[in-house]
Formats: sequence, C-alpha cells, structure tokens
Amino acid sequence: MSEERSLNFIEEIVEEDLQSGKYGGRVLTRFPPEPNGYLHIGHAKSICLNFGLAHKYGGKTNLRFDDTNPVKEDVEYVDSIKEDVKWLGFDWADELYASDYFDTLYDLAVILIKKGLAYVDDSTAEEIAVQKGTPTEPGTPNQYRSRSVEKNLQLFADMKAGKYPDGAKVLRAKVDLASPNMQLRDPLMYRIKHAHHHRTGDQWCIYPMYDFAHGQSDSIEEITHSICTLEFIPHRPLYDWFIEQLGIFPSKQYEFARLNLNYTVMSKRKLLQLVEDNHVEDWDDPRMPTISGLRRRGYTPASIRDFCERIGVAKRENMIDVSLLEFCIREDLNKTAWRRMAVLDPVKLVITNYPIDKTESLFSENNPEVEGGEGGRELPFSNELWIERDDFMEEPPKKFFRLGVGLMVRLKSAYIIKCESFTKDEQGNVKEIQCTYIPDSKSGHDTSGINVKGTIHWVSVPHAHTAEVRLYDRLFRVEDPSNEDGDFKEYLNPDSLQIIPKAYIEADLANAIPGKGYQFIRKGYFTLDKHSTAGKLVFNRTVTLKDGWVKK
RNA sequence: UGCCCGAUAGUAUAAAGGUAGUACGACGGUUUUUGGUACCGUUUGUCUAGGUUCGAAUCCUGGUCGGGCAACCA
Repeated sequence: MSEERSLNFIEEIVEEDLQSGKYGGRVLTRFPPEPNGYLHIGHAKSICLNFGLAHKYGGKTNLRFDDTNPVKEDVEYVDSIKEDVKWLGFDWADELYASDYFDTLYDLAVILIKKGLAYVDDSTAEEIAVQKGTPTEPGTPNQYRSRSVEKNLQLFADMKAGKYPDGAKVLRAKVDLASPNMQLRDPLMYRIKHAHHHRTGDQWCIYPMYDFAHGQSDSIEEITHSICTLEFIPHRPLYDWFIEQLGIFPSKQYEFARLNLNYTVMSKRKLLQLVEDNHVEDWDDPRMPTISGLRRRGYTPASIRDFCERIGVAKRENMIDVSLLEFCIREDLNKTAWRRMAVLDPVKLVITNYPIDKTESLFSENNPEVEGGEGGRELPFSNELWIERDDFMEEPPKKFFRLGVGLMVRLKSAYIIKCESFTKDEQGNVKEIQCTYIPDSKSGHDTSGINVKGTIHWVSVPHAHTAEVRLYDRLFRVEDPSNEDGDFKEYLNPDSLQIIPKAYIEADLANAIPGKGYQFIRKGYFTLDKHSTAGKLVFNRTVTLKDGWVKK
C-alpha cells in the first residue's frame, strides 16, 4: 500500500522528537485509566492512540492504573480494563500501578518540603477554597504557608503515621497563589484518607492527588509522550513545575480532544447511573458505549480500531455521528459474517403445487463476499415456509419488489414463486399466503427464463428452529443528552430494546459459535448473546443492514 | 468578567504562505439470487473585520462563538 495518511499533530511531535534525538529515539507511552469503572469507546480512542503511536514508531506502551483514590476504585474494574485492552488487540509492556510508587512519591514530597516548596496546611477544604480566590481575584496566603521546613517535615510524617483524622491536614505545593492559572494556586499534593486500598490495603492513610502522582509516575517510568485529554491543559504548567523542581525525568504532556458520540453519554459517572438505576442490564448491556457492551453487541476489535483510526486526532471538540461506527462494523462483518436465514416477524406461506410430504435439500453458500463462498450448508425446503410479514402487501405500491397477489419473487437459494392468494384471520390480519412455484427455476439450475426483481429469505416450517432475538436502537432520543435541560436520563429512548421472543431460524444457526458474527440475510448482523444456551438461543442484533429502500 | 484551548461541507479530518482534498452521511445511477455488497456520479465548506504578502484556511491584530479552569476526583 502506498496510501499515505497524513500525520495527526501528535505523530508530528513524535517524529520531530525522533529526528532531534530528544529521547535517544525512544518512544514510550502509557494508557493510564483509573480503575473506577468500565472502559468505553472514548477510552478506545486513547488506547488506539497510545498503543498505535508506540507501535508505529517502534516503541512500547505501559498499562498503568491511576489508583490514587481508594474509595472509588476496585479490582473488579482492574480486571475488566485488562480484559478490554487485550480484547482490543493490544499488548502492554508493563502492568503498573501508581500505588506501586507510593513510597517513592512520599520521598519526592519530602524533597519538595526540604526545598521549601511544599507545606502542611491545617485549613478546611472550605477555607482553602476561599483562600484560593477566584479567576479574577488572586488568592491569599494563610498562616500555615510560612511554616518552617522542620515543622512541615514533622507534620507530614505525622500525617503518614496516622496521627490525624481525614481532612485535618493536607500537603500543598508552594507555587503561586496569585497565578492566573487556578491550578498553580498552591495545589494539594496529599490528603488524609483512612481508607482501604485495593492493592496497598491499610498500609497508607495519606494518598497523593492526581497532580502529584500522574506526572511523577510518568517520570518514574520514563514515559516520553504522556497523552491525555483537553481538560488537563491547565494542569500542564504544574506537571512541568513538579518535574523541574524535582529534577526528574522530563516526560512531556500532550492533549487531544476526547471522543463524543451522539445519542449516548460518555462519562463514567453517567454510565454508572444507568447501571445503578437499572436503565440497562449492566455495564456490558449491548446498548452501552462500553467496550464490553460493544463486544456483547457483536462489534469486533478490528471495527473499533478502524473507527478510532477514521475519527482522527485533533484538539477541537467534536461530536462523532454513530453512523460512522455503524459503517465500520458493517464494513468488517460484510467480509467475515456467514449468511444465514432467519424470519423475525413470521407469516406462513404455502406452495400449493409443491408435494405436501416432500423435503428437498438446497445448497446455499456461507459468504458471497469471498471467492468460493467459504463453503455453505444445506437448507431443507418444503411446501410450507415462514417468510417476513412485511414481504407481503395486500395492495403493493408501484415499486414493491416483493409479494402481493400476482407478483413473483425468488426465494433465496430456492425457487421463483408467484403469489396467487391469501387468507386472513378474524382480526383481519394476513394469516397465510398461497403461492405456486416454478419447478424449473431452481437456484443454480434456472432454465425458466423468468427474471424477478426481488429475492426474499425464508425458513421451512417443519424444519425451523426458534430463538429469542433482541433488537437494539440508540439509547437516547436526542443527540447530546448531557446538553439538554434537566436530567439526562429523561432523554432515554424507551424503545432502545425490542425483544422478539420467538423468531424462526434456519437449523444451522443452532450451531452458532459464540463471539462470531452472522448476517441474517436482509435483516442485519447478529451474534449470540452471552446468556444464550443450547435450550434457548438468544441473538443480539449488532447493526441493521444499510437500507436503501425508502418506502413510498 | 482573569487565564487557557479551539473554530475548514451535515459530521469528522487533511492542506506546514501557492489547485481547499479525503472519509462517513445525503441524493442519483450501474451491477446484483440480500432494496445488502461493489462500482460510478452529484451535493454542500475555510466564524468575522482588518492587516502583512505577488499570493492567506495557514502569519499578525481586534471581535464573535464554543469549550476548559476556582474537587481533600481523575
């Protein structure tokens, strides 16, 4: 392939650094999730960026858990994050934890205290907030700011030793209370939390804040390019300040715009609410934008990587249309999914001139997109078939290429039939459609000379298996639920899940393989749900087929 | 109203002072035993006002609009 994609701005930076020999030709990135929730498609963008960059330039990527807030974090999340990153197809160099550096971080804090650049503050959170001033007014120093190095050293050691209750004291960096950048107004470095940590247990009762953990962790690992999202831009001067004062490895932070997808929400907090309030089944509900939800829905790792490649990387806020995600999964599945027939909304069709007790076996290929079709399977055919209710109309409009009295269609991989009549039940619903078939129109051996415009799918009544089929639609009714008035949950789409308890499926689908995508011909792509069993098959619709037929 | 970031078709994303291009979407057509796929075509864009320049999406200045920052969250 000579196709050359232009570089995104971060790749440009990396190439410049590589050329100038800034890090000796080394590229080391990191993916640093906090283990307080499940990964979502937005994280996938970051994962693809970080791992992709390292891969492209012969570097490596660490997986680092930013676990500095024990009250929000859990091993359940650690495990799911590792599973999701692996599933996406990436291998990390080292699995690391900010909590691994608690000792080192403590020592670094002591260094700053000794340099007179950090102090213990006894103020309450409220007092500190007031003293920080506002964006338009500078902050004011308090009495604690001028404590002696010795006193600070002692107090900080006492904090660590557990002599104070939560909130009694904090360690702050002495930077600039008048800075126009609020992040520099003596930011907190450590707070007291007598809380159990999922890795360090009860060893610590003081925990470093993000600003005194993230950059230092980057530096300890000698990360070359620390990539994060836009909201951390104001933190960058502080990131650099700590590194400079400490004289440690100069990792550099770069920021890109996070992914926003329309008709969903992307914050862990909101996703957690949906789970806790039972608006969805769990974090891996197929309607969720989580990696695990997309996986259960039938998305493939390749399709998500392709999506992340296509959306690009820049610094401006964006709102990506879900239709692009859908395009990516269709593109992948079209080439790989085996075709099968399933009737979701059945109506019976009887072929009046086909022998009642006859069963015929018809061949149908697995995948027309591949040379040779990747083999195929035998389809039993009889005089009674299930077809899709909307493939018949009592009064078909002009360009309706399906059934209606007098109209002809081909039954996929079988015969051409002609609709002769139909019957209704007491409620006036079509109950049965009567057709005749053209014996010499058999698929592959058609000598009838008849050309029909439409082909429909079908399942033989006596040979049909059944399955529950779940159809999903967008989770929200509006493009940007977070930006609407009131609570975002008011904008949930009440029809985001439609369950079809009994669909008729061709026999071979009883052997469907978990994790594999199937195309139900003319209906979309489907995959087995995790709750599917041999006794009760359950299929999730991953995505519909693109529908070029607009009614009327 | 302090500081910071940003603004290119409907949505994203290129063009590093020199032809505004690509993808998705939409629309139309050809092919088709999936109204799918494939292929072809059409459509719509540089926030604004100045300035620098032979030449500006790009550089400069002002404005407008969007976003971020004052958590013992990350």
